[in-house]
Amino acid sequence: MSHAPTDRELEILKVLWEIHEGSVRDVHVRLADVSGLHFNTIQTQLRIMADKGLVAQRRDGRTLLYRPVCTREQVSSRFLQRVYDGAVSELMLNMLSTEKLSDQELSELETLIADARKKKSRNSRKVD
Amino acid sequence: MSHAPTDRELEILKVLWEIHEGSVRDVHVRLADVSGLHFNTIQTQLRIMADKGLVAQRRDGRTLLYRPVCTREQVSSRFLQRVYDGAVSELMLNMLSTEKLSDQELSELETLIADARKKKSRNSRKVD
DNA sequence: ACGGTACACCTAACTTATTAGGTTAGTTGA
DNA sequence: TCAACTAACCTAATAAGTTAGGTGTACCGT
Repeated sequence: MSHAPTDRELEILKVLWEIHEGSVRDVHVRLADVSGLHFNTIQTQLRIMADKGLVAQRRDGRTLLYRPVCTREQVSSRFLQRVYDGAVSELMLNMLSTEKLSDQELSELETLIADARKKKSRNSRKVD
Repeated sequence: MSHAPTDRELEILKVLWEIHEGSVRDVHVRLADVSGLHFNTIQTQLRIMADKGLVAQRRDGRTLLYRPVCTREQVSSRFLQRVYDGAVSELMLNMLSTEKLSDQELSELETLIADARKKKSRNSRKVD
């Protein structure tokens, strides 16, 4: 996917990330209450997104099923690159100062990083 | 700024974040080599961005100086909200698995979080 | 069989983003 | 003073995003 998803496309992608695969209807019911968008609007969007390669299309009888090709990781990676030139710690620093994080959330983050370090050292031992 | 910056606007904002304040020329010279954009293109963009409230305008003699109103923190916060519904640890998890981080970077992150926790416990002692 | 429903497909209106040409008017150095 | 430069301002063409109406057809319940 050379194209970055637009705001609306992201909304649709989020649904697909959640349900993994679904019809236009599936996406629409999950979006209609919040967005009030017409069924056909979602349908057109999904077609365009398929053209762009953001989602993949598959037939199941008469209806088309869509699944995400563009992942949340890719979107995040692109964001990190575009806004921070790839500097994770810069992003983290901003998150820590901007978002209100509880002690619990902070220690959760610490655990995540500690785990990542452990995994990394295990791998490097294997590689070296 | 109710509007989210577009890709091109972000490029311009990045320059302004770096130089804090600058004329159209200042932005243009820093973007021309990479993007090949015309001077007037940047000028028009900055005018539009001023209309949107993404940047502020100030006169210095004959030339207009622009400075960012929309911050990198705000852009990041919006991203976190839009893509992760505000879940920092989810974002972090993806960053840790997607981005190639050195041991040094990982321990840097740990330090950042440890500092944030210390600062937080100091504050809560004051508040309570 | 047939009327209602649900879907794909086609089309287009409308909006916003992106880009840069042309015009005018201060500013400056020769 | 005047030619070259530089800037703002005006304008518009093109591209991309967003939205939904219409049409045709398969499917399903009665």
